[in-house]
Amino acid sequence: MDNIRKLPDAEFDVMVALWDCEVSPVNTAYLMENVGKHKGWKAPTLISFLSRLEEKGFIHSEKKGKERQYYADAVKDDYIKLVTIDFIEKYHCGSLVKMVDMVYGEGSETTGDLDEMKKWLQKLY
Amino acid sequence: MDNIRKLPDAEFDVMVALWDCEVSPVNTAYLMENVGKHKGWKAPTLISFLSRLEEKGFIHSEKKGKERQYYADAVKDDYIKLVTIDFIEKYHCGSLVKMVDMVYGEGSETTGDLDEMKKWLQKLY
DNA sequence: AAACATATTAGACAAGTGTATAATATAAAA
DNA sequence: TTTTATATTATACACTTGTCTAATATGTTT
Repeated sequence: MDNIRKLPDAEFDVMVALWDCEVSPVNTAYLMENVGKHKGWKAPTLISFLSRLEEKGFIHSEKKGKERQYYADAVKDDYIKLVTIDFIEKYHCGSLVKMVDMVYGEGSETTGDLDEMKKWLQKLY
Repeated sequence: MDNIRKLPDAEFDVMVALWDCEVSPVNTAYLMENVGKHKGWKAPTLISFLSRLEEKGFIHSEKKGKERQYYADAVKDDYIKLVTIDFIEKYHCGSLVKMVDMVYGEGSETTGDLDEMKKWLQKLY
């Protein structure tokens, strides 16, 4: 459980659905409504991802009647933070500034976010 | 060439080696020195990645004698920028601020980078 | 209890990724 | 021109990921 693997896209999508619902546990029907349908998955496809997530230790489940209930174990922010730090390391030599500079520096149209960023920094100091 | 796929790790590592060397073209021997050896690859492994990169349109090559010379076609900054924007979209709702906040906000030890960030912002405005 | 509806499981399969062995070219040496 | 080195090619194979069909289990209606 120490080595938090990076999840493949589909499994991540399922996690997000699990993380973002207020209730817990949830059943397959709920998850079908919230991701499966959206993605065009058949039920077994969803369940397949859920099984893999369970094997990887991201969730656990309990059988209740003929249904199964799922509980998220991994913590969203922890996961995202990890993935983000890895990303910055891999693509921007671990430097946040390098990254921001590349995406929002000079000839970028997307300057809107920078005002917010400034505010954010000022609040912090 | 319109749909710039995200490269798998190993292929990305090869691209980095190609991008970061001043010379062009380079041969397999050079790349073995600079990534292959480091990663513990056998030559055919490296060449395999190179072939796949060529198929994907990231590089091209020419046979010269019994060797092959490789040229990077994709542009590093373009690629990284794309990947980065995708990343922020996927993990931080497209918001740079959200991302920075998650990684460097509040209870984070890693505040060093933020001074730099501030400087960077001031230079920009 | 039989029949029905439906959720889950088991298993399968193609494509992508990491990696290598054996076979084949081809330049250089003898 | 044979032999020798060595780079490249052709394959191959195991694992992961996305996805599903067919089989099975279980609750609900008759």
